Amino acid sequence: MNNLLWKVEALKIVSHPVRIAILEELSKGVKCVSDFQDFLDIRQSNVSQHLSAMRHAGLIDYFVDGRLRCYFLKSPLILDLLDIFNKEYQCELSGPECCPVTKKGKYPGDRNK
Amino acid sequence: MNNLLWKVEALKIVSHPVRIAILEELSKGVKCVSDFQDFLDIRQSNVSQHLSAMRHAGLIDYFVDGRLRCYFLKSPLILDLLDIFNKEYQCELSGPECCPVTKKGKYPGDRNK
DNA sequence: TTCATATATTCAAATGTTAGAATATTTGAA
DNA sequence: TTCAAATATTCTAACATTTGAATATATGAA
Repeated sequence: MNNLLWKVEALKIVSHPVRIAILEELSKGVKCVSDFQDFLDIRQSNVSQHLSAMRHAGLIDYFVDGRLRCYFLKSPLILDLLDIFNKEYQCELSGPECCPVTKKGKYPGDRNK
Repeated sequence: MNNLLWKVEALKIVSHPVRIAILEELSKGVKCVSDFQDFLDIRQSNVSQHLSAMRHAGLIDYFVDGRLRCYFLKSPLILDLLDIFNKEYQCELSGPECCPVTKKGKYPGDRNK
């Protein structure tokens, strides 16, 4: 659960507006498939496809309740990802100091961007 | 810089093992292109392609120093993402309570997974 | 038992991503 | 001025993702 490739895979799955919306909803509580259709403007089969992909990636899971499938968040990684989506990023990182040392050597030349 | 789609785009770009490796290195300091080739087993043109993609997404930038391009991290979002990659995720999230309420109603039926 | 509801699966077309090969550009040094 | 080093760009084949359409499955109710 902690190797790099697993996380890359998780990120890739999450990198989709619809799936972010689904996960955001799930972070508020359990939802069944048709609940999502209320606020996602996509077909039912597509909702299922997205849910299925995220479930196979281990990000979410469901339990069966009557004819409903009640989905819930499973991976704690998702909460940290959603934090990023809810965070305000104001400014850029400060650039490097003048004349940084790279493997190739130190370059005192002009720092002309 | 804070809308959903921009972040989705950033995530998508980052969801690649090589790019994660590049960003991880950049988080330690400025690097020029050939520095990356020392630990990435891919061709030079491909390194450039990855760097270019991340630069166009606003994640990194460079300054010119002689014939080198010294790359550095630009988006603070990357630091938070790298934190996720360096964090240990042990257990799964606790499942939902019994009989959750979804839009469709409350289902007291068996919770058979 | 049939039926409708809730959801999943399969298929295929459209579209996007990846990485190698070849080539171009830029710059400092000789 | 040429040359080599450092890096970027373009093109393209292979591959992956996305979504709609159609269809399948499972379950509770009548």
